[in-house]
Amino acid sequence: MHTEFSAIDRYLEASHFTTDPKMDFHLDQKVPQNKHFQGTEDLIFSDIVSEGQFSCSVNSFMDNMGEFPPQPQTVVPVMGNPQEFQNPVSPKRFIDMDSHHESSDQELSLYDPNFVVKTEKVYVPCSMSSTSNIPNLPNFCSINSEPYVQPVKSEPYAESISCGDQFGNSDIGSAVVMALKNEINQICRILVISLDPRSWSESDVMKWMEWHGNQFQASYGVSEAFRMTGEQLCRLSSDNFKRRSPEAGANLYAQLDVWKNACSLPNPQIKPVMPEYFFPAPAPSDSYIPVASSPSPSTTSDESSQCSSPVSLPSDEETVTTPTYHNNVSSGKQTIHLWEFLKELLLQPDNYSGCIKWVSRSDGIFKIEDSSRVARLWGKRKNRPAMNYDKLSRSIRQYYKKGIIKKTEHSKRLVYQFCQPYL
DNA sequence: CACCAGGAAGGTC
DNA sequence: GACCTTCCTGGTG
Repeated sequence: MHTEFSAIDRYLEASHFTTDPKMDFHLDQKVPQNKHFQGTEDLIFSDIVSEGQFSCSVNSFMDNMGEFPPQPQTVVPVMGNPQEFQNPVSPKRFIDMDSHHESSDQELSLYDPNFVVKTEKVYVPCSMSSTSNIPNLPNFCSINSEPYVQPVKSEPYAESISCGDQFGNSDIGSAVVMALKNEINQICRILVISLDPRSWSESDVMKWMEWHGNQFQASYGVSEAFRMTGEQLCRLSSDNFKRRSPEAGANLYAQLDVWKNACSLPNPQIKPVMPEYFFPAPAPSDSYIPVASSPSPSTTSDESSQCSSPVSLPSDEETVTTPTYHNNVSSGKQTIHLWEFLKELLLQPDNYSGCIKWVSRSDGIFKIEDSSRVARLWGKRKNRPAMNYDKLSRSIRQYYKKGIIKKTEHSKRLVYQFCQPYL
């Protein structure tokens, strides 16, 4: 510990931290699931602290410091009294809400466990309560693009990139796919596990199980029934999951499936223009392979005239179907999932707020205002002229057990909610 | 009547 | 096999 302290001292000195024993605090409270903060006005330390959520000990923070590279960088204890962390020399080296406010109007999501703080063009996922009880997880994060204490296995640390620099405006759908993969990448980095569940060790599997237990506030926790390697886990059938955990097996199986699919997700085409507010999460620089977009055929639409069309957005309801999806890169076939399609519509309020809109963007709650029109649009996209809301809603209900979409806590007609990590 | 929940079978990729 | 699509029964307000 003494040898580590010398590194810590250098580190703290470089970062203008203090070793003031007042830093030795411990918070262990809970914050409501899916708590979100919109903009700087909501993101106040006192709120965060009072809301809890964070379980952080500066002792553990300092324990990890010795493993950091010796060069100066900014380290942010996950939470505490901001005054005690006040940096007299360079206050902006801490979580800088003003900087965030200036650089982005996108929301900060503080939900468990992917609290993402953006400073300038750097996103910082912080460890949260759900990870604090997982061994070897760092209880701090750094505001730069350096690796965590334990770099993610088999996965290069994704550089933080301004999403607004990457996507063409016709690639909203691929952006959604990328955002999903980003979320999973972030969780993997936080859990310090590989993106590919097949390469997980037994302890990796346990971390993932534990994360899901926290994420869904489920009572099942980490079941001994799933004590196995990732490869073995991936070989389990849905029935086997259910047998091992009748209450959570189906959900875990579906979530694992999401993980497995994320590994094989293709790289959306990278083009400039896409506004940042489409992306609540950082874009990984790893493993994405650019592919060419494939425009859908342009046909007339009885509803196209209803749509005002910003230059960068589809001019009618047929062209909303143009983002690049290649679930199979080699074959180049296009597919789109219903939830992705719904997000596309939601991301274009100028065009589609009349038929679908956010009730609470931060919570992922949306309302279908015109069910028949949404169904018609979906039918056009999938070339299913007989599509109606009855069928579309059946497809939505298929998402319940997959943990992609759910009904809101107080079920309301035509109101649904995206689950994590699909927000 | 519109919406909701979920089983079952079938189609497409 | 995943992801719907289609059809269905039954329920709610």
